[in-house]
Amino acid sequence: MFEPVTIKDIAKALGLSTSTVSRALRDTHEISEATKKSVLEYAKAIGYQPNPIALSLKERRSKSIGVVVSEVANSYFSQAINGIESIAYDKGYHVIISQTHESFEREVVNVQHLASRSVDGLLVSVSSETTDITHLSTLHQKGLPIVFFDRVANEINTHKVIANNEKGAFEATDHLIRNGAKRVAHLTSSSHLSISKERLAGYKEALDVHGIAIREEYIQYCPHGGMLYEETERAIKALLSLPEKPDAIFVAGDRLSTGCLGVFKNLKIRVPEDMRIAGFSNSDVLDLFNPSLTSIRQPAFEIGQKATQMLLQLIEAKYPVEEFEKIVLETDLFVRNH
Amino acid sequence: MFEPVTIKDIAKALGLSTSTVSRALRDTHEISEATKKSVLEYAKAIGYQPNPIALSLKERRSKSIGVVVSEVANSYFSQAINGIESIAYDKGYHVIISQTHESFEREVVNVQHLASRSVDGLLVSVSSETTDITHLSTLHQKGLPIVFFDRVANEINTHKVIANNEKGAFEATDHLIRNGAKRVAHLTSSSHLSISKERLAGYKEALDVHGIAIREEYIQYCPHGGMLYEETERAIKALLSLPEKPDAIFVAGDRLSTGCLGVFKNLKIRVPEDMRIAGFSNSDVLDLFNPSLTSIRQPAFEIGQKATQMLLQLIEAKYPVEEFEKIVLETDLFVRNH
DNA sequence: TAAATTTGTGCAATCGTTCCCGACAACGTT
DNA sequence: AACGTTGTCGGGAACGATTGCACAAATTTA
Repeated sequence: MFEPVTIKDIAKALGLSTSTVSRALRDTHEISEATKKSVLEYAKAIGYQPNPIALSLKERRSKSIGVVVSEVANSYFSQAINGIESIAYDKGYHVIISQTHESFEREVVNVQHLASRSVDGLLVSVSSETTDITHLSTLHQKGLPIVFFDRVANEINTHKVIANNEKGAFEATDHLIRNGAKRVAHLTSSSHLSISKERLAGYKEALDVHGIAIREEYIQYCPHGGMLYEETERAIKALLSLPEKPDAIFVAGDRLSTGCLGVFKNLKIRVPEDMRIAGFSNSDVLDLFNPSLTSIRQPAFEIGQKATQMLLQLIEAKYPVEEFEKIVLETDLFVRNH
Repeated sequence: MFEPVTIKDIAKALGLSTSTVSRALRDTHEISEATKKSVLEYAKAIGYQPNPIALSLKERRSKSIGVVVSEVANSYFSQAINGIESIAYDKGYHVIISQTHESFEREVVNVQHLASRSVDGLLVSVSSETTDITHLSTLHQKGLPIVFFDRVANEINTHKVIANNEKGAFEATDHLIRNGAKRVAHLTSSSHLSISKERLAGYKEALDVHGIAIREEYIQYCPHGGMLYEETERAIKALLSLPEKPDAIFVAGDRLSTGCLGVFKNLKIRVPEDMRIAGFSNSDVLDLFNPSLTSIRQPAFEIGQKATQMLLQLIEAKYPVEEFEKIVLETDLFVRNH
């Protein structure tokens, strides 16, 4: 079943050799118009499609790129994927998506899997559990092009595309303070993620500018980044039980922001009366939320596009690339209900 | 750059033939323990990985399945994808996801692309624009295993996995009526989608049971299924401008449900005072919505799992399968705020 | 007219792997 | 001693496509 037509079938039917057929299809100069025409016509008639697997084996490349994200059920990543696809399809590349579900183990397995399936390059946003990146650096050393986006591994010298997390965090925290918050807490995910560090830096900078001291007890970590309700609830309860209760929270992640709103709802914490809140989120239904969320939105689509452009540039480079860039795109602040 | 080690390298290093090395790695019986051991040891030492592309060419299969959905940025589909992956990875299959963005043209291109990349089978949920399915039926006739889920094409005789849309729609409409609604409207997407038809049938059945006449003007179609705000707004405004304004709406789709809430918010329509609403949705942040939504939730993860199991069964079948099933899984009604 | 060049085509190798077939020992059996 | 078995292994043909090289025929040039 499912017998695809090959170049051999055409050759046999037309009494030619496979090489002649190949040349006719590839449209090289050293072929007569007559045979070329007959081959092309026959190929079209029987619906010939070149076998990309055979080509991959010969050309030693698969015309496909692998994408490693934590979750497609995440507005930021699904928008980034749309950006990735928009560029990749244009250039004739396939996109293979794999999800880590924030697990280091799955990330390693998926990366190996993609590499062994001979993707020509990798677009990676590391999982929140990832601290050891040897699974990526060994591949990178072997010459596999890798571009990081969003959650980058600065230890690996390659292109990186991120949002201006520090500035976004600064603006959100600054906004909360300007609207009357005196004690701004910070809810973030895994401490070793690049985005966590950058957003923490922006948060601290804003406090600094306003002459507010940084309190370590105001910074709460949720390693699962909002995927576990209990973890988020525990973090918020910890903040609420402090002697000097915070009056605002700056939240560092997409799932964490909605998770936080869920906890607020259950604990009957009103926004902005009891607590102000601003957080990173790329959800497209933010306007429907109650409590409402002042959000920092990343240019996810553009980040995906840019990262893909840079990856394809690496893949198609004639000579090994030595100079790498870190591209930083600006975020947008959407104020709601404060 | 990136020179992978092949079976030939091992053969040369150990002074064996490639066939012997292959046998040692494949662990066939006709090989001595000693050579097998030495080959396996050396292979491990230099990190040999079989080339899956070469294998695909030889075995005429790629150990990968293609998934066609409208959008990954859709709770239902991203949950279904998780279900698909959970089964596929377990059985050693790769999952290649492609999005149609509800465009027929893109669906055709993507399906061709996947087929030419030699996926071993296809999991398909057709786009809302799709009426002509020859791009799928020709492949199916050639012997490519296809399983439909969610939005099925009944013209093609193969396995199908769906939610009990009719019953879910019935329960939602019934719920609205039992809670006092006298004039229940129906907002749905493309009229030719299987899910639209099934849900419409359930809606009509509920009206029927309660002895309420069906009014065609109460049924509004949004071909873009909530992706275009203007379209959704126009449909709702049409309902509101009727002489006998509906007092409840049953909404037939995920994006349409949230789209509808967005319009309500902007038009300051209160729920349930001005209008009751119930709709299909698999969003995991429904509890945060205001206006709130009574939702019908599909077992998306299980649908993905089941569809994948059936597809793999078709792919790995020794003999052509002639008997096909349609599996129907039950939905859940979550009542909110009425 | 013969030699030189151009033009069109086929042969065979290649990519990495598997597997059928044949070779050839070292046995055991008559 | 001759033959059949059994266990190991190598040779080589596939899988589908491309491409350098060789070579014949057609064309141009001397």
